[in-house]
Parts: sequence; C-alpha cells; structure tokens
Amino acid sequence: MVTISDVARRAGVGEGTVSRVLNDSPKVSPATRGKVLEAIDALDYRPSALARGLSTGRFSTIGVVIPFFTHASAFERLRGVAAALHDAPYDLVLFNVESPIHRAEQFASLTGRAGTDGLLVMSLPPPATELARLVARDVPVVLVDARGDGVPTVLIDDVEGGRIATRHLVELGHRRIAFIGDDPDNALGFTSSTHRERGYREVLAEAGEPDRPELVRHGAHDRAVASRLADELLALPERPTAVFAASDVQATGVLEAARRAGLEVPRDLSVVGFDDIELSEYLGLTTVHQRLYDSGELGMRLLLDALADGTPPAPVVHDLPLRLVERRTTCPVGGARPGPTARRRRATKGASTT
Amino acid sequence: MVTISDVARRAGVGEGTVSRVLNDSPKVSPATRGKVLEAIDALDYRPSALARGLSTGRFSTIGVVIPFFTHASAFERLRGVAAALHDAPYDLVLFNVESPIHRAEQFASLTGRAGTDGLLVMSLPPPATELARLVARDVPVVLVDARGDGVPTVLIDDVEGGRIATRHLVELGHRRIAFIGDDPDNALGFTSSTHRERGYREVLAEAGEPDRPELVRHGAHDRAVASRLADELLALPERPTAVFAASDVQATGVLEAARRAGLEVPRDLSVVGFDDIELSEYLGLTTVHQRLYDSGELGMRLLLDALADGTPPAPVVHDLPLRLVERRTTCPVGGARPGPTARRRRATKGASTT
DNA sequence: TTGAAAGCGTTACCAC
DNA sequence: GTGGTAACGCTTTCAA
Repeated sequence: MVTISDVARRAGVGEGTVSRVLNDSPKVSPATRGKVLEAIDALDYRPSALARGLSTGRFSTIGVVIPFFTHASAFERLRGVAAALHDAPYDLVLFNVESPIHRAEQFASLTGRAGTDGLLVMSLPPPATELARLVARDVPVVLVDARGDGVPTVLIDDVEGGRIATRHLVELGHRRIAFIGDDPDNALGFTSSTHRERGYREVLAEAGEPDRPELVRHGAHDRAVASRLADELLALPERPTAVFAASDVQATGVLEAARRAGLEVPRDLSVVGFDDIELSEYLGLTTVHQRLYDSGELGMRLLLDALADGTPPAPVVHDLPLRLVERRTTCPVGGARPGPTARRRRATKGASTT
Repeated sequence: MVTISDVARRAGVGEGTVSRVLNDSPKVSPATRGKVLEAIDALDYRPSALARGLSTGRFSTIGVVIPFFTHASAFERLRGVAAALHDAPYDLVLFNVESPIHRAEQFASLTGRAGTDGLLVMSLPPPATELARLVARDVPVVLVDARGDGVPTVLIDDVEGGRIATRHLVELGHRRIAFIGDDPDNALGFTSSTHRERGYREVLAEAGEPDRPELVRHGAHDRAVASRLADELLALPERPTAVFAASDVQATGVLEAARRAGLEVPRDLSVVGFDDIELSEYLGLTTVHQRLYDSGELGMRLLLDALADGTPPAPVVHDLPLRLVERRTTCPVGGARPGPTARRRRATKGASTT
C-alpha cells in the first residue's frame, strides 16, 4: 500500500505538504503542488479515509439505524434519506436492526463504533443513556418515527392516525370493527402500532361501543401473520364488518384472508390500512397516508444541517400530517349505497386475485 | 473520550493486556481479566473500531455498491443481501451510485476508502483497473448482475431473457412487437437492457421479421420516461400489437400509456416486462422472472465465504435461471382465443386504473 | 502472563 | 511556504 510518505519522498517534499495538497490548503506554491500531484499520479496513491478519520475525528460517514429496512414502509423512508443524501460528502452506513437482541447493547455497539459523524435513527426509541452519550460526544442525532429527549425528531401522531382510520369506519356505520396490530411488547420497542390502537379504542369508546377484546389481535408485523389473525376474526360467531390494520402490510394480509373466506371487499368486509405504501395504490386499499418518503428526507436534511453548522441541532419536533386516502376497500356497513366509485370497486375483486 | 490507556491505568495493567482482554486472547489470567473488565465497565469504555481497523487492516465492514438502490429491482436484491448478512459481524456500507460521474473516479474513491473488508458490486461493471487493484490488495469482490474478470459473479443470461419474452409474444402470433429499454450508452454502463434487446432482435429475425427501427425506443430507466416512449409507439400509423419492456418498471409505464390511449390490455396491446418485481404480481403483468432476491443473497454469501476463508474467492460464474411468468397482460394477437385466464384478464382493466 | 513500545496512515501544530 | 513531528486509539511484537 502506498502511503503519504511514499508520495512525499517521491515528490521530494514533506508529508505535511502532501497533506496540504490533498486537502487543498491555500498555502502551497503552484510549483510544489504540481510536483506532489505528479507523484500522486505516478504512484497511484489513494488516501486512507480510515487514517484521516482517526486523525481528525471526522469520518465522512452517516449511520442510519433502521429496523427491518426490508419492510415496505422502512424502504420508503430510506428512499427519502437517499434523496437528501444525494451528493452530500458522506457515506451511508446502514444498521439494519432485525434481531431482538437487547436493544441497549445493540445500540451501544452502534454508538461505540465511533465511526459515524451523525446518526439517523428510525422507528426505534434509543435508550436514554445511549442518546445522552452521543449528545455528550457531539454526535448529532435525529430521530424519525421515534421519541427521545433533546434531539430533533420527525414524527406523526399515531394516535390521531388510529382515530382517523376508525372514525372513517364509524362514519360508514360500522360498529363491529376489529383491529390487527403488532405485539404491544415487541422486543424492539416499536410503539406506533400501540398508539394507533389507542386511537382506535378512543373513537370506539366515543361512539359508545363496548370493549370487545375478541376483536383485537396482535402478532408480528408480517403479512402472513396478519392473514392468520384475520382468519380467526372472520371465523368469529359474530364476524366484524370492518378491520383496521395497523399497517398496509398487515392490511394486505387481511385482504388475503377475506378472499380465502369468500368474502367480497368492501361489500362484506371493509378494510383500512396505515402508511400508504406504493402497493396500496395498486391494491386500491383505503388507508391513512403518512409521508414516509418525506420523513426520511427531512430527517436526513436536519442531520446534514446540523453537521454543516457544527452546532448541535435544535431539538425541534416536526409533526408530519396524516390524511385518509379513501380507495376501494371501504364502504358503508352492509355494502349499501356503494357510492361513486362503484364501478372500480367491482373490478377490484378479480384483480386482487392472483 | 475514554481510551484503552485510561482503562489500563485504572485497572493497573498495561495497554496490551487490555487489548488482549478485548479480543479475548487465551493468554490472560482470570484475575487480571476481571480487573480489566471491571475498569471497562466503570469507565463505560467503548473500543474505537476505527483505530482497530487502522491497526489491523480489517474493518468489520462490507461495502455494497448499488446503482439506484431505490429502484424496485435493486431493492429486491438488497433484501437478499440483508438476509445473507443477517448476523454476520459486518456493518453494511451502502454506496448508492446515481450520478453519472466518471465511473472510474467514482469507483476509485470507493476502493480508496480502504475501509471495507469486501465489496459486493451490483449491476455496474467495475473498471478493470480498479478491479485489479482490489484483487491485488486482497479485498474480495463479488459481482452481481455485472461482468468482470477473475472474481465470482452472479449473473443471468439477459440475452436469453430477451428471447424468452419475445418468443412468448411471437408464439402468440404477434409480429409488430415494439421494444422499450434503457439508453444503450447510459453513463453508468448498464448493459442488461441492451442484452435483452439483442435477444429480442434475434427472435424477431428468426421469425423472419425485418428490422423496424421505429419500434425500438430508448430512454432513462424510469416509469414516466417509458410511458412517454410508449405514447409515441402507440401513436404510430401502424401501431405495434405488443411491447416488450426491458424492465417491469418500464412495463408499468407502458400500461399507463395504453390506458391513456384508450387501449385495453391485453386485447389491444400485449405487454411483457422483465424482472418480476413485487408489484408485477399485483398488476398481473406478464414478465420474465429473475431471482433478484436470490442474486443478492448468493452474492453476499459468496463474499462472506471468501472473507471467512481468507482465500480469494474462486471466480465462479453463477448463472441464475429465468422463466416466463404468464399473467394477464399478454394474449394472442387481435385478442382472439382468450384462453383459460380470460375472466381475470377482463378484471384487470379496472384494477390497473387508479 | 504481562508491560513497553513500535507501528498503522493521516492531520495539525510548531518552527524555520 | 514548507518540513518535522507529535498526536489519534488500537494491535502486536519483543522482552521480561
């Protein structure tokens, strides 16, 4: 491996001078700069980012902590992140958290890496102690879809999202509304599903409905699992007329189950999801739209700004709006009054069969 | 920042001993190990991966070079990569190449980073000189969906894929078959589209069809662009009866254009794509299935094996199979003899309208 | 079994 | 402007 001292020797200059040329410091004469450049070229020298990092304490690297980045919603966020990062001078290190190892340890090892200039953490509430350590070390941190003290945060109001979805169903006359969401005590500590469930409960309570525990099911955030849970719901003596799934992925599982049960959506069963991933548009899924792409982009932009400023980022909480996107999987209870989109709705059935 | 010497001092031992404990070397007495561990704990010490890397020349990091990782097909590959990497002791550094800067330079800076133990390169033929340098440096490299000398490679036969798609259309009686693909001289150097186009040409020639340059269109790998190109094709005096798009993303654009033109797919226009991304199943798109997920998984596994062995990986070429997936966007020319899937086919139209 | 010290490849400070 | 040299935090001989 050819090092800076090889270059220095070959150019007949000192190491410091080579370094100055590399970082195009103003204080170097055109003549020497030429010699150095020539030597660099001749030797085909490449500076070691590692050594530079060790020396400067800066690494040209941003870490993104993202659980299950293979999930559609995480991926959407990542697209926004990539866009914001576009030609920023940072490499992207992806920490794909999937295993429910002790989160604290996991996180410790991440922050311990000491190789990232900034950290973007998604959907995973970082342990307070780790967060504190990072802040103490002046490593800017931005949270997306997770709460934490003292750092900028990009959030949505999941409770309100749950209310929006449920309210939609209630307004359509539904009362036996089921809920399918993540395990509340999932090892990774996701909370969005639980918050959405709270919104669901609130709206039902406001509508004067009693608690019906048998209509609420929890499982892993997974299409197949949700599908199985939906099977159970649909086999209930008193079947729900609508299902609110805590995510579009899970809603997709519900649609599958409905098909298996020979139910027509939305006539026999209304389904509302959450997220509005790309697929949902094609499926015609009614869902609560959240700005996944924007959340990633904004989060990364906040981080880059902080990095550029050199100042710790202001702990502002950015609240991204939600809105209901009404498509073709919800209709009034009983399938009455199909509404203006009836034709499309009818076509859906065949198409979602594949 | 607390360093190894802080720990050493506190534990009343030498730095070397602390290092040995850290790397659980066998040669350290339980007593001292205990003292060191205690000090580490008390000081909440975290080793710097950077310094370790500089010292050992190994970095616990794997680089993945992937152009447009936000594209559906790239993402599918990445899912496989993540799966294979699951709990391997490596961090994933993602190099998302999007800008058509000089590829060589780009690559140079990547390899120059000198911070990755291995490199997985996707869809981007690395410049031979850079490849050689990496091999010389004993950095294992695996190529997926790209060709290069002397390194393991995971490939598909794109030419054959083009043949499969086109043959399907020819067998359905189509003759005026259009092609939409990437610019052959795209700045990044992708070649798959061009190869697929070659297969297309071969089959047409075998069928005794003359070259019809007006039926072949090139543009950026993008749904909107493909859609515009399809507009042109569909406005031709002698409209094609079928379109083979070099990717599902582009095929989606064709479907849009058909809808705009008031054409019913497949009755008025057959469409075949390539890749079989997740969306295609929902769209009912007939396409050539390639094992995207598997390609990423296999590529990463080859890399990890090489890393584990310490030996340069054997330059084996793994050829992943292709197969036609017939769905609901192709039928015999003229829409005759709709075949067994007719009912579904009819439903398609409404569903793809959103 | 352990401590001391020489690297690893840069940068940054201090003289000249 | 430029060269020399101490860091940066760790691993790895080499002696003891």
